[in-house]
Amino acid sequence: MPPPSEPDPTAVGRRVRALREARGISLSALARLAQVGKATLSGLENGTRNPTLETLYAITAQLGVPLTAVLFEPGAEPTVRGAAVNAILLEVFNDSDATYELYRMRIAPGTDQLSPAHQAGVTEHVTVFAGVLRAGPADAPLTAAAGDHLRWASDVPHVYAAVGDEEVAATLLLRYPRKP
Amino acid sequence: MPPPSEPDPTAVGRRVRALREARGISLSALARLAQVGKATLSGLENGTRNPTLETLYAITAQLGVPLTAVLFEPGAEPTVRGAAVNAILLEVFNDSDATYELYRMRIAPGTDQLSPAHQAGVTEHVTVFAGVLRAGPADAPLTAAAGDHLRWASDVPHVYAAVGDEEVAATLLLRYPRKP
DNA sequence: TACTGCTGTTCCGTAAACGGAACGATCGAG
DNA sequence: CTCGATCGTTCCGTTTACGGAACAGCAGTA
Repeated sequence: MPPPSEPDPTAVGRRVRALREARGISLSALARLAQVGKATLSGLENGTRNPTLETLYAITAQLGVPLTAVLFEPGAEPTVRGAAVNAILLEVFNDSDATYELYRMRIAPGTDQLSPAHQAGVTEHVTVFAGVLRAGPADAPLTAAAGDHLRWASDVPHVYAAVGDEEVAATLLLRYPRKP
Repeated sequence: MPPPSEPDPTAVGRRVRALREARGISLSALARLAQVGKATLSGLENGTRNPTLETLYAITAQLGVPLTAVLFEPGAEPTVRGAAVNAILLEVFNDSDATYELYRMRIAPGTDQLSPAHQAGVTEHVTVFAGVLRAGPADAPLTAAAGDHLRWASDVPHVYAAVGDEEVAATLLLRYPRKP
C-alpha cells in the first residue's frame, strides 16, 4: 500500500485555530482549559512546533472534537492513497496464526498502480463489487468483473488497474501469516 | 459535546507492534526504514514515550496504514461519545460569517445526556431521521419525531434523550457565528 | 569454542517541546 | 490620559523525546 496522506503541521495548526475561533474563546483561555502553556498552543497554531500526541489530544478534547478533526481535512476519511488506488482501512483482525487487514478500495480508471513486494507468505484477496479490475503479480495480472474474487501471493511486485472507464469498487483483504 | 475517546499511549504502542510483527519485520528494520532511532521505536511500542506527531507519522507511513489505525481501535470511527449520545463529525464549513459543524448522531434509549452551555450566539439544529427525540434547553426541552427539525440557542445547558425504546438517528448542525 | 550477525533494550548527549514569566499591543472603564 | 485586564507573541529555564552507541541475548557457522 502507498503512503497515507500527510498531516501537514501547518494545516493542523490552522484547523486548531479555526476550531478555537469558531468557539469564540481566546488562545489564552484554551491553553488554560487544556492545561498547556500558552507558548505551546501559540507555536502549535502557527506551525512552529511539532506537537506531542499528548498535548494535541489535550487541546482537541477541550475543543470537543476527535483528534482526526485536526489531523486531516474534516470529512476526509482516513485514506491510504496512491495514483490510482484509494483505500480505507476498515478492520484489523489479530488471529492466532495470522493478521488480516480489511480495506475498502476504489480504483480510478485510466491509470495503473504498482505496489512493491510484501513479505513472503503474504496473500491478497480482492472481491470486486463494481467495474472490471485487472490486478495481481506485475508479470501475470488477473482480470475480475463485479462479483468475482481474486487472490495472489504478494511477495512480488503487483499492480492494480481499472479496465474500461468505470471506477472499480472492491474490498481488499491482506493476510499476514504469523512468523513461527 | 463530550470529550472524544482517548488514545491510550500504551494501546498505541501495542497496535504499532502488532502491525509491525504482522509484516514480519524487526524493530531494528522498521526504525531504519522510518528513519527514527531504535530507542524511539522501542519506547513507543512499550508505551514509555509520548511520541511526536512527526515520528508517529513516519512510522505509520512505513507500515502503510493511516495514523488513525494506531490512534484508535481499528474500525472504530472517530467518535465523540457521551453517556447516551454517540456522534461523529462529518464536515466543517468555514463560512465568512459563521462556522458550521455537521455531526451524525445516534442516541441510545433509556438515558439522558446533559451538555454544558456554549458561547453566546451558538445555535444547534437537529433533524431527526428515526425515533423520537427530546432535546433542547434543559429547562424547556422540545420533542421531535422522524422528519422533524429542532433548533435552539445553545448558550444554556441543554439535554438530549430518546423518547420510548427506539434508538434515535439524527443529524446535528452546530453553528458558531463569527466574532465581529 | 569463538565469531558473526542479528534481535530488542538501555544508556547518554543533544535537540526541541514543554510551562511559566515577561513583553508590547489593544481594549474598556474611570 | 491612566489604569487594569486581556490579547497573542517571545524569551527562557526545565523537561523530555530524539538518534547513536553500547549492551546482553540468541541463532547459525566454522
